[in-house]
Amino acid sequence: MARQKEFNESDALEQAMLAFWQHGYGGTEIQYLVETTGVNRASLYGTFGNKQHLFLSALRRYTEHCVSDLRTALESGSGAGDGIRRMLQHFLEITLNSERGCLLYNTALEVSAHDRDIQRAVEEGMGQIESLVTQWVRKAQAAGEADPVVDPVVLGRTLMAAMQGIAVRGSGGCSREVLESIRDGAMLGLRPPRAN
Amino acid sequence: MARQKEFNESDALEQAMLAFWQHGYGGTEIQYLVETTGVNRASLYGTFGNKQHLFLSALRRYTEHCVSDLRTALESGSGAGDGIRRMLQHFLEITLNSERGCLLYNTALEVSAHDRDIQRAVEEGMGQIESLVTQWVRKAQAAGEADPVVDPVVLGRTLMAAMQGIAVRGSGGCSREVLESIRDGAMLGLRPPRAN
DNA sequence: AATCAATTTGACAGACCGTTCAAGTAATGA
DNA sequence: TCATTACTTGAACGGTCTGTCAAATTGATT
Repeated sequence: MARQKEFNESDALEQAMLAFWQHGYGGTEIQYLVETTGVNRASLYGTFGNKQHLFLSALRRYTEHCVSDLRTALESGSGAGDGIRRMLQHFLEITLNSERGCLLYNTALEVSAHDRDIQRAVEEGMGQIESLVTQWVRKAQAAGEADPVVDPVVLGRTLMAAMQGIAVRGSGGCSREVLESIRDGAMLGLRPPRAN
Repeated sequence: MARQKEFNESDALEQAMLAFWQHGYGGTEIQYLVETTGVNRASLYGTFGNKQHLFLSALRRYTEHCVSDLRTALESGSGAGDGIRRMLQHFLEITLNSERGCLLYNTALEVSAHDRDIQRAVEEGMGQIESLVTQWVRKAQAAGEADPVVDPVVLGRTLMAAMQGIAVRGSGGCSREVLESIRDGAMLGLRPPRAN
């Protein structure tokens, strides 16, 4: 064997992920990544390939975090329905406080249309979130907290649309009230047709 | 007076709008605008200022088209509820066929976070769409086609979230079925709690 | 016809960005 | 101890992008 890396590859990827999250793909310069990761330019290339490759790795890392965060929020509720509400609330707060929305959604609109590889990674991430949310919709249906007649996948995708709406409107710089409306509307959409 | 312009300012703006719509703000090079509009570089700058300024004009032009298109779709329905469904369907088809979604939503996620002026224009456009959609929600409520108890603004924003979800998922490269789910989920969310 | 003002034109400046390279350095195994 | 191998470093390259400029062109007005 030979000399070993002086930097932690995982830590560097984490920093890169945060950078892409904050500034987007096109808006993140390699020089900025060099500075925030503390890893030299050529080492970055040697380890992660090129910018697109590094971004793909960062996007996958983000997806892990995202799914994990959403699951934590879902599990924090007193029931499945409450968990879903908390997930929306969590996403709302993230959007308002960080002003950087969701890397998956940002990427979908920024680069997905012009890069097939990235598009695939985005769709893969979306699928993971969809599975998670749909799982909780089924729980809510079983608990009588969501319309049991409707296809849970439809409800799951609609909840995701609410989060995407929160991300888009939030990036547009709207008020908290707008985002809360979307949250409330999504929860209303879940409810059984005869309850309430 | 002196020499007059050889190009139609409005036509050039229209072409620029299409270019930005297709390739995004960062992805649209001035050189490309020169080629598609047929207007020389310096004339472009002389007429529209700089890239950001031209983009703002294009974005406002887009907003006009967008609001007009959505209103046409809304009015094409047999009733307010049907109109809303047609609007969602129209947006869904645009997304699937053109693969360029909505310039307002794209812009919100691509540049709004890093440019206050553009952010303002985006929020302005969003507000216009919101007013239009909310207006139709009120009609649907009056016609018994939407839950009359819920704040129409909440329902309007939720419908917009559905369109934003369609745009985001669509850009991610999902199947038609996913988008139809979002459409259906949004229509379900409208319905009165005791109907159906 | 001569004058004047605005537009058009092609070229260019200045900056930036992703990527590569050659030279130096350090850790491993013989 | 020495050779090997991989990592680090800083500089530099090629390309591209936005924005500008001076000269040429054009058409309305005097």
